[in-house]
Amino acid sequence: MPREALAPVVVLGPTAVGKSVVGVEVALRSHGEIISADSRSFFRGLDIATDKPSLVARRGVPHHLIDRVDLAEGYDAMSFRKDAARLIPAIQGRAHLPIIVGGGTLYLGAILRGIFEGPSADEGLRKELESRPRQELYDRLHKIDPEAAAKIHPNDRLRIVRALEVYELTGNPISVLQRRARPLGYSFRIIGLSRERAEHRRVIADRVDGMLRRGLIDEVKRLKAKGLGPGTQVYRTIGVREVFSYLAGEIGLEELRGQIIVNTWRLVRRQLAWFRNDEGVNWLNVTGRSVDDITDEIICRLGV
RNA sequence: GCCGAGGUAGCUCAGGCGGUAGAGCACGGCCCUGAAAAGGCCGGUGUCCCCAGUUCGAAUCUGGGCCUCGGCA
Repeated sequence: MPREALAPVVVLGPTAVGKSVVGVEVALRSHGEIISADSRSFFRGLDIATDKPSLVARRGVPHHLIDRVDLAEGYDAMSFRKDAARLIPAIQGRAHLPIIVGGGTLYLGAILRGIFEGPSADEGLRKELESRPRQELYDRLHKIDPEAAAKIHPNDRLRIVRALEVYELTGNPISVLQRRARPLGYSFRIIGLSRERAEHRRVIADRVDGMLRRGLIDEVKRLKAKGLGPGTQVYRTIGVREVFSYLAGEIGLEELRGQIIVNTWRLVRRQLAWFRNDEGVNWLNVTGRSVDDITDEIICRLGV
């Protein structure tokens, strides 16, 4: 098979647009293997909250990076990039097509836009920095890296802390390191799935109802029993925080459902805003179309 | 039926001793380089329940009506 035919495919799009199902179908028809780029499916034990495709739904197609790490562990964009850099040639080596499927913006960004070489998160340092007043942190950043300070809003504590962390650990301003970031060296063929808003909202409501029916609350209870709470990476997952608040008696069942739906929708909007900036995305409106129909068109566009 | 409270943004409500309104959330847009399903920034939203009166001017004052929620019957 010619190497060009195995150039990795990316299927991206907002949450609940149908990427997983379509990804499997495309893989079945093209000898593909899937690399998940879903920022929460990396974690073992978070199945319902992330709407992880079941083994049945995977239909025998290999799904890499799903359940990659334990709930209590961390995973980040650079880890993903390294995993992808290792998996893509391995899959191609089997004469299979690598298909990256997901909507994790920073994770996709790490391979499509690039990410700089630098230190990973240093919890101790972050804690220390976070205890300082915001203005002080911003002033310090302004002194050591005016370029980064100009880009980061004074209220964006997260990014200010990250920039200071990088400087503390490397002695280099983050803005200098960021300039060296490069995409992974493949000619990715990027398909973006989109859906009209009214339908998308209905799908999200159905999906949330399904999660609650399948035992979202119990799943989060198990997670809580393991001592995973605020401050952990998985806690920052839509559906987890809301159930914690429900279990604490702060909100009722109806409010729980409503909040998860609203927060999912806000995520969708942020994902769309991010992806809109990506050049080279081949957008496909899937509103009202069947999986087969969508897959036909993708296969046709890819010529695989 | 009587008494009380109230009807202001999609929702919850603030304000208003007369000069046509506001907060949070929702909603929309934007930013994003090792936390990203996270974090941050910006922006609309309106017969101020209806009708009449007073007034240069009423969402605000007065009267009537309608509706909602309590309490008493």
